Amino acid sequence: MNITDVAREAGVSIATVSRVVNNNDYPVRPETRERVLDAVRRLGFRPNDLARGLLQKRTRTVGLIVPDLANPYYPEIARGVEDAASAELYAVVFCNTDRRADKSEHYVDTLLQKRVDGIIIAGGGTDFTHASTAFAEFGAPVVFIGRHRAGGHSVQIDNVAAARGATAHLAALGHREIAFVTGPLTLTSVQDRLAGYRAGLEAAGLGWDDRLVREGDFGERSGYTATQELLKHKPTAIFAANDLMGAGVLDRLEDDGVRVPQDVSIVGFDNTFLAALHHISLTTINQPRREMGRLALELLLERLDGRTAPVRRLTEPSLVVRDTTGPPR
Amino acid sequence: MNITDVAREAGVSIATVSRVVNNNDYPVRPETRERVLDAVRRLGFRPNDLARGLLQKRTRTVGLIVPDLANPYYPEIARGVEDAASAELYAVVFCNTDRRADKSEHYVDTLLQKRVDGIIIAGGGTDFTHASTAFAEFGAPVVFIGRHRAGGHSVQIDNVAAARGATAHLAALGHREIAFVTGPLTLTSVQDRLAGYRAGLEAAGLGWDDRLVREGDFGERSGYTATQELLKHKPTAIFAANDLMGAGVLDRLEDDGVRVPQDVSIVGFDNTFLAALHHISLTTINQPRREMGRLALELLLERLDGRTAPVRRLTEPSLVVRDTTGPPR
DNA sequence: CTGAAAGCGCTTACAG
DNA sequence: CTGAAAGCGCTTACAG
Repeated sequence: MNITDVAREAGVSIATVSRVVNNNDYPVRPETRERVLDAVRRLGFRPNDLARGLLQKRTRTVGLIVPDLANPYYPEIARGVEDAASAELYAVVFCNTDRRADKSEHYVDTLLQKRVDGIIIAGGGTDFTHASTAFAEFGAPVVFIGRHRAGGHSVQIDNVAAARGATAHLAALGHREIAFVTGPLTLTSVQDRLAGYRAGLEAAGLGWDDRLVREGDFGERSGYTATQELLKHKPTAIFAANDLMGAGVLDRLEDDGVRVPQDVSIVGFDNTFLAALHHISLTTINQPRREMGRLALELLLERLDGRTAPVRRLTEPSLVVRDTTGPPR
Repeated sequence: MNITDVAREAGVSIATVSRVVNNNDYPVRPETRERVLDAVRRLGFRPNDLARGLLQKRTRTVGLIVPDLANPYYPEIARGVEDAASAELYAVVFCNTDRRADKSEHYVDTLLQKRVDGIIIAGGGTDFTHASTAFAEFGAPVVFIGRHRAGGHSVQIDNVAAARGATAHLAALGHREIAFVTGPLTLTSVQDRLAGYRAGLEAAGLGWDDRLVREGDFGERSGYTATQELLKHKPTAIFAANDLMGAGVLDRLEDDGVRVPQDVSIVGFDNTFLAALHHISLTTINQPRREMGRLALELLLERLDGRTAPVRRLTEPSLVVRDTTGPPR
């Protein structure tokens, strides 16, 4: 069942069917249009997007590459991308790399062969210069979320401002011994958060203390173990570079009988699902992830036709105060 | 840059290029093959899947429709589908319906126009007979996850056995007043869980007590409010039809100073991310969601060519005992 | 082993 | 306002 069948059924040429189905401003006599629409309905005709894409050189499809959709950080981003895409009549193909180079390359190949109109790459940790070059050759734009890469478009929050804000919040409550559990220091976003933490300390007239900084790996367990060591140096507040580690910090404190926030305050980062759980109720930094996904998709579509200089869009972080922060004793 | 360019570069016909690129067992002289592969590399040629799909009548793409990827139940399913798909060189287009009929229809249209080879629909609550018929017309299979629908392929856990097992676990610990917070009773999976709960009570020689059963909506809040009422009837254990409500139950008990599991035990359902959090550490029923996604994709691919009777695949639930269950006082 | 040619299902100048 | 025809980039009988 194709356009030829519809044309025969309606007694017109396939050109006319095409014009009616595409519903552009091309002039078609009202009666003819009706006849075609009737045939379309009777036959349940749906134009083949493959044929269309072949001709028009665009597929109304974009790729979304994430490290791992099962990580609670990514689903909101995916939703944002997908929401915006479907509003623009685009479809989204998604891919999980598990941060493995071989998988990334496999997906880049797949997406390229499918001639997606562009791709969005969320999350850091893997090298995507390969992808950027390959897509550039095809004239398809690439937008990164949560990382900035020289020469690429990107959407991310202002990590420096966010971490500065979290630190300032704690300082304003009266804390002077503020510890920080970082994420993997190879990530630019983590480096930025560390810089923001440092800036926050300075702004509050507090000194930097190496012993109060521990590198984590974004896993709950690493927040737990980092806290074990940090407790030796008696911080009154612990800032974790993501919520999951924040939950680990909370765990360790409760296991030790340290009350939160009376004895020690905690601030997380991301405002994922888990921070909002009544049981954890973690004060945290909100990253508008759905918004970021949406922005990335829009940025992508704007770049579809036209080589433009790299655009870097910063979104606004905001502090969400819940039950894990209060003044020190 | 297309197959013609490669053919010119290698000094052969496009037919030969096609044969080499597709690397099937069609005989090509080794030197010729080399010459073509060189040209492919030099030019960075990637065959256009649109043209291929148009000819071969298959796109190596499947659709995945979920209510809401941001709901922690779905990402694992999505990963399972995607993992299996990429292993089979398939791509996955994903769609969120928010359980809205208009969105569902929009996606069904989109996927049909893209000529996906089949679709997987996860989650209940919306009517998809429309989709089933439309896809049937195109000869594309549909597989449901987590719901059984007369006439469709499906993958789900044995909800009856799962709920029976949870109830048996509590009864074995010595509980005799076991309450149940259901999900929306319109869902067949919830009806099955209720049946399993009833069967579990009977098997343990316990009677049914209407006052110990409350309908929830799968939200954390509804677990909280249901518990408020249930407490009047002094249950020693509360079984919730999903983890999120289980967390709500836990909340309410803690707010009332009821100790878990010393005073009241709790069992959740799904074994989502949140049940594993150290803080919640909820005894729950594991649904092998990633496995279910994988199974669904495989079931789909097996049905690609060939109308077969509906296949219903049941996966094995398992009890994950954590810290919210123990003997009654 | 290799190539010329038809054709997948559309869109879009071009002609009328 | 309508249609005939070319062409998007491939695969695949068919012929040699």
